[in-house]
Amino acid sequence: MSVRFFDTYTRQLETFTPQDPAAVKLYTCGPTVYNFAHIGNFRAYIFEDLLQRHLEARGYGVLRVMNLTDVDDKTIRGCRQLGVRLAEFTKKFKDAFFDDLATLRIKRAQHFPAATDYVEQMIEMIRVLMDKGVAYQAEDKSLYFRIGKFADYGKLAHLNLEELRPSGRIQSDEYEKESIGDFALWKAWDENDGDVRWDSPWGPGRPGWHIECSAMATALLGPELDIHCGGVDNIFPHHEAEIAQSECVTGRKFVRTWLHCAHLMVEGEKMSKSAGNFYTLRDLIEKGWSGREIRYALLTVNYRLPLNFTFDGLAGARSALGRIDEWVVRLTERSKDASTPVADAVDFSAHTERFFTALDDDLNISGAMGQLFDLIRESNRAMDAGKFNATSAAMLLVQWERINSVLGFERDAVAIPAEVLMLVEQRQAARAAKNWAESDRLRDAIAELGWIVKDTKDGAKLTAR
RNA sequence: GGCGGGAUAGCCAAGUGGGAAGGCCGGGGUCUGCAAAACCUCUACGAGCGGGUUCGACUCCCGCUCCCGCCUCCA
Repeated sequence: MSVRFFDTYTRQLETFTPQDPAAVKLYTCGPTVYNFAHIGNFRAYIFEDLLQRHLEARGYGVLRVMNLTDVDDKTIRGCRQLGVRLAEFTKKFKDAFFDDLATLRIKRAQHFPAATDYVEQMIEMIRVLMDKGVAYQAEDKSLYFRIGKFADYGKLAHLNLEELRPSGRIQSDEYEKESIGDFALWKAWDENDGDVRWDSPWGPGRPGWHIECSAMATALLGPELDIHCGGVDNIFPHHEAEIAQSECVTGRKFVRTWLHCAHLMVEGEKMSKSAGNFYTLRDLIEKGWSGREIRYALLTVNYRLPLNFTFDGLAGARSALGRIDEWVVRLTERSKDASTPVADAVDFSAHTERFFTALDDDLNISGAMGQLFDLIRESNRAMDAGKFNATSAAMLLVQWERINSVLGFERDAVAIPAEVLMLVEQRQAARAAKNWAESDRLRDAIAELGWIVKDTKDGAKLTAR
């Protein structure tokens, strides 16, 4: 069974063949740390998390790098407005970003290089580009990449550069460049940059955005990456520029497979601050949604399709997760129940295999989730029918762990307070005595402590509200 | 204007040239002191519109409508 991905460069499904299956080189464009990341950003990071987890489930070792852009126009503007040093300003948002990753159960990359720690490597790459004549210094002292020197420029985005329609935002301020499409490698210092500056052979300044990723990717992963991901908006010009810079320096193919995820919409509209539908992860947590509910909502739509993020969808995520939770609890109990028949072991491993086979097909998460819910319904049915013994349940739990290693949907472990347990015990006694009034009073008291008690065939069960 | 993606039930959404997955919501049932939960079960004679190819089209082809994205530093 082979894994296939839709490669942005070829626009085709391609069989995945990494250079070294034990160390798949995965580079994912990370955040610019000038603000709290929003759910659109996290859609991309969750897609990349699914990618990493599925590759690992399929036996690959993944070496992942996610960069942090901690110097650019926005971070400089932000720190200048607050009158603090750049590093101090970005530290806050770096920390917040890592907290958010944990909230969403996104696995950590092996490396989170910050741009400001790799300026030396960027300067070195630029020097090579200057030596080769593919970069030049313009009148404004900034250095630019000469796109006319790189024949493949535009091939990732499938753009015909001759036919580009000039858009409004590139008209002014760019007259120093030889060609309108040339992009900045090094931005000469000006007074708006304050004390944010590095020395270079070409004068003080700071690196351009694109060269960051080229430098950090090649420094940490070598000249040739197996997979490079990002949002679709990064295809052009960012990733196009990365290819041009990297390949001109190394002479090697930069990336074997390009994967890009589509944007998300909110309630059917483009997310924007002006439309009032702009949410950071923190905004949603404040509204009472959990990290795993948000994870579910962002994960369960194929990464290449626009995702319509809605509060109905979040509610649906909550219900679906609750159903999975109940199933896991039921399986766990059944696995410990020695009284179940031994003869009728039921094997659901075919469902599990289909779950992974679906993901092999360009991370078809919808198909995979369909398999999971088929598995849940059919095993519930088997348990209802009394056909499902402890051994079968234990086997199925092992399969669930495999599935969940990719999904990351397990319930948070919550400790039940002793006070609640005590009330539940009192209530059990009241119920045994058929003292329903007292039983109902205790149920209310438990509810006030934040727990819902449910009387099932197997006794009282508690759920955090 | 160029390039690309899309339209499947109230909402989200998959696969497939021949019986339209799955989830949420909703209806019914089982269980139950009550409640809640859970579980089971039902819910698209039809796939944006119009043609065509075919024994057969949601799927392939053509045209149309609408939506979304990118076209020079946004995940």
